[in-house]
Amino acid sequence: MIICQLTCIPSSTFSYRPSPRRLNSCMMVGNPYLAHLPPSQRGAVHSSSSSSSEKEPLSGFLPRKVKGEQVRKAMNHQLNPFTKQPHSAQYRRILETRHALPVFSQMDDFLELFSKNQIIVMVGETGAGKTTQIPQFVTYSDLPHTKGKLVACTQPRRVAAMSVAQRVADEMDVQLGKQVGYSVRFEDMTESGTTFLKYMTDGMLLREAMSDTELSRYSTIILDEAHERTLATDILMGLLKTLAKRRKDLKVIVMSATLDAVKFQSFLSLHDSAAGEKSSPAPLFKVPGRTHPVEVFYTQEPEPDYVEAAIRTVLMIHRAEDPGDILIFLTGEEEIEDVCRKIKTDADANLLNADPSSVGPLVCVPLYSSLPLQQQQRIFDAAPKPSQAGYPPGRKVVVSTNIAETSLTIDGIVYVVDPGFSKQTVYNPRIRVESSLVSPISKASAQQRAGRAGRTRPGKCFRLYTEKDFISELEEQTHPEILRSNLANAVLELSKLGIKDLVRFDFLDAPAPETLMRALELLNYLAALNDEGELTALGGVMAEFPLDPQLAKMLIVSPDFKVSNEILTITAMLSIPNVWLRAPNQRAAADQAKAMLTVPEGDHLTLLNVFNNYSQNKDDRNWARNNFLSARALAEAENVRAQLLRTMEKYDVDVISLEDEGKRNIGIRQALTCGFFMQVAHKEGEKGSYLTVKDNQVVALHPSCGLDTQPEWVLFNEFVLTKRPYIRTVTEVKPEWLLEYAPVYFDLASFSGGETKRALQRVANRRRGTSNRGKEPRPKKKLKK
DNA sequence: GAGCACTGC
Repeated sequence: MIICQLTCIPSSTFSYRPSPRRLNSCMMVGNPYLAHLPPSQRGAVHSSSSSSSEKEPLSGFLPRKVKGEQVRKAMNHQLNPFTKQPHSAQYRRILETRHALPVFSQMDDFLELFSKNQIIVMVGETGAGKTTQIPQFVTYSDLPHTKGKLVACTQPRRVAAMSVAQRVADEMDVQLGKQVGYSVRFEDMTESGTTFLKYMTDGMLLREAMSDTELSRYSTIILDEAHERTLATDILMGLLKTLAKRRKDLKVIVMSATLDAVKFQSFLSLHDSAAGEKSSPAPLFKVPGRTHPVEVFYTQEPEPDYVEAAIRTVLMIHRAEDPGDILIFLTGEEEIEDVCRKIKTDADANLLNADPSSVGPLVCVPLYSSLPLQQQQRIFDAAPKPSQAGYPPGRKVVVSTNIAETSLTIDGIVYVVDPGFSKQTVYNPRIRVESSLVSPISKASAQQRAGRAGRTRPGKCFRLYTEKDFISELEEQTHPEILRSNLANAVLELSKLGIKDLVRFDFLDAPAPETLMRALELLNYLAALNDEGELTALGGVMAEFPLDPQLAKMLIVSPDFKVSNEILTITAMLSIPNVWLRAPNQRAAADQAKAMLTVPEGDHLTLLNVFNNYSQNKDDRNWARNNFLSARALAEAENVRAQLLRTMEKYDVDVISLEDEGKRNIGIRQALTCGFFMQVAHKEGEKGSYLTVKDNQVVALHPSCGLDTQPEWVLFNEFVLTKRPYIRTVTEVKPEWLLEYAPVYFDLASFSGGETKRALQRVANRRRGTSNRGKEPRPKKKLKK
């Protein structure tokens, strides 16, 4: 029994207590939260007569010198200072609940710090209200609308940017998209000249920086959730540090949830230590969180099989613990579906059948990103009812990937089971391969998972590892993305941002030199950077596309082959998650449907065929489902395609097509070669094994590959390292094209010996005999759309 | 003969 092996470590880090200084007994009101506030604030909420008589709610406000007292008065004014309309009843109701937020009682301190400093680091645990309140405080002090500027607040995820913007619009009593808006990919909910508080994804702000490196539209920029260390936030932090030195009028706030604040503080020190100035860290503003305490348990011994241990723990909780839902963290789809099945069987067999009067029913819900949205929604269903009146209530068990750690919040979770693993991307710059590996999580991640148990009431977290391992084996923080990924895209973006010397760019964590070198090398081969590492005209246009450099290159050169209309579709299809559905009980039918859409010359052509068929069958709502395709992914491909088309039009990349199918397919494969010549494999021997060019990795065609033969030369979109190394999404190419379209990369002098080199040599020799026949330009034809 | 941790532009 696992319960005997657990050690109890009560956690005190999650509860919020107001500081004694702020407790004042003189005025009790109905709302118990108000007792936490200083009298000035409580007074402001309930007596509006003095301030309402003034006509102008913001009279006497000096930008960036505003005091808390003034803001509270304005918030309580009869008129909304930004719309000049009377505040609604809803506004007043929300305002009252805002007073309960820990951050609200620290408004005075925050505004003072904001007035005095250009850069602030802010730490607040979950539930402090920093994401909704701090940008509003900033707005009241900075008054961006009076100077035609904006306050921006970045988020790592679209949904967060959109939902927080809606909430803040409600809190400020304005219509979403007017004074308060958001900007995410495919959707700009702002109004030029009206919006002054904008929530946006970090990637979106980075894109804006590429066209305006001064970010001159913004008076204050807030980077929220900085502890997540997304690639975009990391790059922005480096940019803003430099920019703040040039733009003294720009204020920067970096907000983070965990205690890596010291790192941000010293990074964002404004003084120039190189100039001999004494460096002093950026000031820290700290807000306590407001979640419930979570008791943490560890196992006494390491668990040899975490999947089995997780199932055992869930059944133990179900038997022995009070009502409340359970959240288990596992690493992937297969594991999750497997565990769901096993829990269901065990629970039915051992618990319910044995004694339905002592143990309630149990329902198991899987959760991962590729699950159709409708099935994802099941995590919000209520727990099952007792099997009959008077019997114990049922319990819901959510079995989830990391998606429940940050992206999705499930209320009602009281128990968390944490085996301590997740799948993480690891980048190997030597062979330019990103792969997904099951790895131990970090302490920060473990804490985040535990916190998921304390959102609605005190909870418990069962860690399926020892406390000793937690302390000594787990890393403090998850390695930031910038240290784990292929940086080709980031390097192109930085070049576009005017960063010439990447090695000396001020990164919070500098990437491995080899990763940077690999990125520079790739961009140089693609002719996005010249031999001096400077951005070329082509590279400048490539950076404008929200695509990996290979895809951008292929798209931009595709008009030369008269197939840009098709390449546009293929690019969109390669930018979205897998479209093929293959439910375990319908594999045969799914494979059959796929075979109907397969083009034997290559998987890229199959993707094109899928999208074209989808477009032609738009009036049939069941088309995607009937063909075992993801309607969500196809709709996204349509969105991406439309966005790319707009960018093509903006930069005069013609959209053209060839009528003859045979010529068209050859043109498509040639254009593919121009982008992906570095991802080519050559067949070695007869057993269907391939060797990647230059990297010399032995790979096999992925079983999902639709080629009907095993061509000598193939180009692949993806190298996946699972049970074996596979290449996925594969199309046949001709070796002549490699020599013609990528002569630098396929310079035979740069090859070590081997069958690949000999094969290329034969082709080169053959070509030499015929190469004096020049290429004739073909007339351009514009597609009418 | 096998997947797809998760974001983002």
